[in-house]
Amino acid sequence: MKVLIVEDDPLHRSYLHEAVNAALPECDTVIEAENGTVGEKLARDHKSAHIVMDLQMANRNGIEAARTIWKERPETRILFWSNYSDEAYVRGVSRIVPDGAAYGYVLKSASDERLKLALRSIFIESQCVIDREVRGLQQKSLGQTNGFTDSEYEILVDIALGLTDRAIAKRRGLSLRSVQNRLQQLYDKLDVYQSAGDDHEDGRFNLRARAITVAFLRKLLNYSALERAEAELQEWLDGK
Amino acid sequence: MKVLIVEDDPLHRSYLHEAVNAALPECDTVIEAENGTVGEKLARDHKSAHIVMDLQMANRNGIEAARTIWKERPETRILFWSNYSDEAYVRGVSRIVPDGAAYGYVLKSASDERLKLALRSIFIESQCVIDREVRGLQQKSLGQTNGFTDSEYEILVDIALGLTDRAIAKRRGLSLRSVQNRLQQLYDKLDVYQSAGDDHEDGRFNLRARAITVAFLRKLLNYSALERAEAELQEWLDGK
DNA sequence: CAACAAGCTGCGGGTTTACGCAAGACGGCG
DNA sequence: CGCCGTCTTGCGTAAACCCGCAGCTTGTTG
Repeated sequence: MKVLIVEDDPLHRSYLHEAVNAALPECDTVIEAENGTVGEKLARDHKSAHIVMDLQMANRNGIEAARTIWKERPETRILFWSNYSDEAYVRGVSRIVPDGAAYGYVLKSASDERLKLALRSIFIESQCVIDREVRGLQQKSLGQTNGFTDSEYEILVDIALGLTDRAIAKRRGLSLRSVQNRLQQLYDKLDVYQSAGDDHEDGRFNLRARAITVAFLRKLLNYSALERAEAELQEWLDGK
Repeated sequence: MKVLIVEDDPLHRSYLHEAVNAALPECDTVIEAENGTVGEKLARDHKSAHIVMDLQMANRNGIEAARTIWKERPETRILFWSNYSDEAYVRGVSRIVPDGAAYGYVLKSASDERLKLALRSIFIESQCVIDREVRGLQQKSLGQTNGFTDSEYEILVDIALGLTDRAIAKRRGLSLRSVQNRLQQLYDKLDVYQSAGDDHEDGRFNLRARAITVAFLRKLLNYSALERAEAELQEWLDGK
């Protein structure tokens, strides 16, 4: 059995290497990649079936890399090992995981023990292992309670990219008014009014900009999500 | 000599510990803190004069911690050790460093050798050591070329917070029109038009929102900068 | 099938933005 | 002092945004 490690940080990389050796005696080869681009290449060359991947990497982030890898070989098992459990990451991951694929999401703050367990469960038993904390987010975001619909999330991304209402309408195939309806929904859920209204005439916020910031502070958006969205936008613009 | 290490990640923490021991034989005690809050407390209790500090920490980020520490004892020597060289961080740091204080900014990607050199230079020789890459940003941001004025940065933060033009005017003691002038300057420098104009009528952007995103993508803003700005805003709001 | 909730759409109007134009204010500099 | 560049401010306008109201299309449920 071969395992591919994709991780930015040299310290974390060697830690992972050790952890893999300890948890998986049946693993005879461990390969390392120091960023997403190299990771993709090595995965392709070695036809890797077992990958441990960091999410936040400078060169090419984990989600991008995982997407292309899964596109080529959907049965690949990937364990995401991340510092954060931002909703933006969780959403990003669950959007790209192929049907029935075994994968995992473990936080870097987890114990050695938990990491090893996750490694065995995913790579040997083909089970999904999602960190408790991450799991919580997932439920909330899929169940409607306090969570954001896909369409709400979509429009959030669109205004974050800086599109006008009209542009959004065109892009999503909606009328102007519908876009604005969704915006109102979004503002509602993000509680943009509350902080705005409390202080009569002056204290008002620019709802659109405020929504973006609140989303950031709540980790609904983060850098990598923006980056991906921006890339998609450019693609769309080029395709007329 | 005593050294205090403030760092989130256990792996990095122990790496730092070793590096300090190796670089500074004259150091007899090393203390560790795993987040900003604890860091502040330990610094106070031990009257630490030598600190190595991570910038990005979940609980209370390095800039906040450094600020309160420096407020209490401005002659404290702090070496910032960070993964990133976002302009937002660089700006944040240089805003809080007291006159004449010895400090340093080294990237985590730097070699062992460079880290050790920096430790000695700052703690023993009282010299400032700024990573080359960071230095570049600093020059650019202070010199006018391609960089952002303080007033431009200020207004960037304000719209990022979601303030209306009117609110900004009140907060900064300017007229409405002046605020809008600065906004135009900002839009100019951020190149918000270019990407907007290329594609006739539809492709236009919402300048305000677009500016925020572009600033994010260019690392002029990041989470921690937003967080700080938001805290300041709340303070201002409370002070009516 | 009737009833009802949820989402899309057009209309209309009040507010905020973006920005050209032009008149002061302030600070160097020859 | 007079000239010039930078910064501020007011006025005015076209566009974009926020949103209440009301008519339509769906899908769901009793």
